[in-house]
Amino acid sequence: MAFSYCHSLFPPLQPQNPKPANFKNLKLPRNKSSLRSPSNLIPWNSLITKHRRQGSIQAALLTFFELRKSGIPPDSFTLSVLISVVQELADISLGCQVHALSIKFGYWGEEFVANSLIQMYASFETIDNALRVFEGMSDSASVVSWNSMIAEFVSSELFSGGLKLYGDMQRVGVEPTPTTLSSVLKSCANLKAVSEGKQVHAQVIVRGFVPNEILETVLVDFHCRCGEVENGRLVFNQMKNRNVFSWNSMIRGCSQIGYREEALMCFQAMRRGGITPDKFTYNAILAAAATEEDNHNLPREFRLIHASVIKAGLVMDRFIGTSLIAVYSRNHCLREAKLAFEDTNSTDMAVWSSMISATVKNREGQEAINLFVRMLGLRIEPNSYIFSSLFLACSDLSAIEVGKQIHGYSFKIINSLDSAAKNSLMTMYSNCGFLTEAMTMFDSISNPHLVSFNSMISVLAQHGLPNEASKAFKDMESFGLKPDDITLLNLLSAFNHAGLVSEGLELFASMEKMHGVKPKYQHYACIIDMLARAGEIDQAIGLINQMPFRPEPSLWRIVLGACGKHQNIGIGVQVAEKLIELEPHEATNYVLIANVYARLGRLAEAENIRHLMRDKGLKKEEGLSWIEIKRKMYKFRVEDKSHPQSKEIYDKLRDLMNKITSTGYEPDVSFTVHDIEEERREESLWYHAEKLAFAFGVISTGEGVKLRIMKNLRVCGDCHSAFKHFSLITKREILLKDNYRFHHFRDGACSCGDYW
DNA sequence: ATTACTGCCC
Repeated sequence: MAFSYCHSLFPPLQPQNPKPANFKNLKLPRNKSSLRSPSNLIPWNSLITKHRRQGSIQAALLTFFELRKSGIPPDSFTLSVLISVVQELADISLGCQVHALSIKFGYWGEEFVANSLIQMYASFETIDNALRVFEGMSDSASVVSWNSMIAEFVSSELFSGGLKLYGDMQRVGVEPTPTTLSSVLKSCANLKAVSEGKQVHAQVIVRGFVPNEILETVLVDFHCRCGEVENGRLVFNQMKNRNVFSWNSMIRGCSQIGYREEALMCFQAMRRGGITPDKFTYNAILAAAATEEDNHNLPREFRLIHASVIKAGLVMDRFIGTSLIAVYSRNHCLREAKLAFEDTNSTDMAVWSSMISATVKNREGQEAINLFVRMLGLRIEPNSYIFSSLFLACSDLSAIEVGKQIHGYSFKIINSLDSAAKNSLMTMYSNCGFLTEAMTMFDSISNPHLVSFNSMISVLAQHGLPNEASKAFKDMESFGLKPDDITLLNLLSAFNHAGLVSEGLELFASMEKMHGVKPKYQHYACIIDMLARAGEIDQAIGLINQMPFRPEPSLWRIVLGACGKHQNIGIGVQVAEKLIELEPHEATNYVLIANVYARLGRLAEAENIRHLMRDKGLKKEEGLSWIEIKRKMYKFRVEDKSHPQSKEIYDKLRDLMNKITSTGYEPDVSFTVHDIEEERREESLWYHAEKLAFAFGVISTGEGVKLRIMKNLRVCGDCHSAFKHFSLITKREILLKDNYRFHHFRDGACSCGDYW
């Protein structure tokens, strides 16, 4: 708005030789009749001031130009008003010119002129200039100058600089005002400088500055932000008058540390007290809701609050919008989050960023990419945070081609991605089977943090590289970083995947002593998985019974799976009974026990279990495989014939199967479905989804090209064996990602060493 | 005849 004002003020510039606006080439209007020409300065100053007070910035400036033409030199009164006029125009080059005028007429160190200049430069967000003026003031600096300067440090988030300035102010003997102390307290709150802030609190009392609504509000905020809500509450309770600011601070304070009920009670008390909540209030109260994690039944009161937000006409507010998105998203209500998002109708990057991140967290990667495309269509510039979310979306979708495209695009938009985005890229490349690229990405992080190392160790664990994971762990320690629970979990999982039982047990036993991390449920689950898969089923069950957590059914399922692998029917049946009692409607439990029987050749019993399952109307999760060819993802089911090239795919697959049969592949019928006739059993193995995906990959790419295949369930033993042979006869590397780990097939062998 | 400093959201 200020700029359009400038345009009406200044004559059009010469098109060939545009010059910046300045005082010299101004053409003034001719109707001077309205402007008298007083011969002494005071009436001029009064007139300029009057115009400014009335909001007539243009008239104020014009009057000043008239004064210059009259030849009367301006004084400090003129200049201080003029500076505040220019400040409102928000034109930095005009600002520099009035600064120059102040120097020219010798008033640059005068208190009022300098104060105005500091204020002006502060409003232009050029703190260096403000500081230069301030430093030039020497003795003329008043408490207003100090306050302006300290406030400017605080609003530039240079909190310790603000505190330092306050110290200087005390040293030169300038007495603080309530304004000073509120800025100082804000610094303390941000720096979590508890004892300094408390000293200031004492000053507030000693100097008799209370009651003062602003100062008390800052005090509430200070105590809450330093984690001492009770102290904040104390200040709040002693306040004579509470306005919307003070209530907001109190509600915010409660919600920030998860006092959800307290926050709600404040909210209600506030409304009872006749104070209308504003957008800050709603935001604070929604933040309280957002802190609740995994609350599948979003409390009714928050739907009511959303209703109030709509009624108050605040749905378009970007802060409210992001809060609503966060609340719904965390509670797995993505549909509602999307509605709140559409209600904002916003082009604000942060709003889009929250929505994209919400979709990714709810595992709707494709939707995240759709949103991104829509966002680009609106010419909203993505930031590093959005890119990070998108990389995770691609990781989740295993969509490497799209991921690379977005990675490439990010170079065009952003100079360098932050380390969070690089961590996401690492995960993406790894998850899509590009281990080398993931490691390169790690190396490109100039100052890797804990999260970067954690991601790297997790990547190495998933790819079955325990030695490399241990090395990364040691590198991390030599970087001076202390491992957290995630680091240790990832390292345990590296040992688990590789079957390094004694290393795993050793690390598990030393977690608390060596690294000060108490094993959590996940650590126990990892070790139990490791023991069970290694055949130490009794030991695994022993640990389940003695761990300080209640085992989830999924833990028993791990044991049951291991019983199948190690053909332990005795424990298998016991565990299956327990599981079916706990979760009578979970199909996997029936499938697992049926597999235990099948592996032992007890096909009739296996069949009975499957019938039982079918009678209950339960269906096992369908096995699916994906392969990405030329930026398109192709999905296959078992015996899938939906692909247009289906005939070619089946021909190729039959050809491949016949070839590997002659190189020593033997079908393992224990992996077949058991309700089909004996003679069809072998053949049904041929058309498992991952084999179809592989055959499609072979006919769709050139010779020797590495193929990457994804699967939603764990790879079956027969496919694992077939893929080893495939890698040999097609001379291709094959990467198969199942829901547990990566298998790199090459020259007839798999990276997992057949241990998975 | 003059300037101006403070509180609550992603």
